[in-house]
Amino acid sequence: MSKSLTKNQTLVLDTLTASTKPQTAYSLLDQLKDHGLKAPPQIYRALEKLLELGLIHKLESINSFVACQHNDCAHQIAGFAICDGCDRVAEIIDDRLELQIHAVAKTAGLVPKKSTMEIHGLCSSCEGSKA
Amino acid sequence: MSKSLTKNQTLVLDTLTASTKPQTAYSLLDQLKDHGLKAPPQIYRALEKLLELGLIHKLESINSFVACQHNDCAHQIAGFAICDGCDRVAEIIDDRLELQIHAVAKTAGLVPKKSTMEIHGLCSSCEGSKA
DNA sequence: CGATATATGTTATAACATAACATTATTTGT
DNA sequence: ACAAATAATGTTATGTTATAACATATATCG
Repeated sequence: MSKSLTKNQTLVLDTLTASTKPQTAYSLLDQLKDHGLKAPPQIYRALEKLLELGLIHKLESINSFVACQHNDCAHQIAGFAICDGCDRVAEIIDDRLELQIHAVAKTAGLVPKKSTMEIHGLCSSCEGSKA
Repeated sequence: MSKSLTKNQTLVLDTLTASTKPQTAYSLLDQLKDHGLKAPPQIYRALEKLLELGLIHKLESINSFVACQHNDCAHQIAGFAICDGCDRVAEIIDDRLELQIHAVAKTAGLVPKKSTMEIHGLCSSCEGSKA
């Protein structure tokens, strides 16, 4: 049986899952004030655990978090396509991406443990509506 | 003739170039106190310009900056192999990486503008000396 | 030279993240 | 069931990263 989440972890995960956009730790805190959460460590600790479990991802380039769009990403390598117009994020799983990361790591003589790939740009909708 | 750098930009770039490790904005500020730099904006503005010129890169996952290890990376796409043991960073330029990024962006319907790929792990030296 | 754009210096503050410690809840072994 | 160990929580304070806003100075270009 899979480990169940605690109250704070559930609150944070549910908020991220319900959101179409990445959220910062402090925006999560604001949204969860009504549920009794009062201080940053309560959020950061839940985020840390959810990251360990592979249920969410951190987008390093925007200090924000998103729910995993797949089942159990714990050990998969994902790429993120981030629209700077509307803030929507697509999580891309692609075998070749994983191969590419290992190739780059090998070139550098590095044993890879964790990686991030974040692509910023404009989605087709936002690209179309540029002044 | 290429645009020449200002005093603050030169100080920051030279410090980064001389360092074997990534530096944070505040560590740069500490090192440049002796040269008259006193406040964060002076560092951040120089960093911003150097990023525009492709002379340095920001490592988003560790909020740090490194000098570009190639000539004029302004429009190239690089991957970074970061050793969590000794903090050394290798900048990898690889045609396939650029192709991969475009492939991932295309899957998401995104017109890519800027991307980061950062791989954390242990270099062969640090991997060898694990307890 | 005078106008425009760029860079600088400075103060203050915003935004992101963790240290440290006390307490409570859950799990585990016997 | 009980005590010990582990994990989660609540709370206060502080550390770290980054930018806003405004005044001044320097460079660029007609």
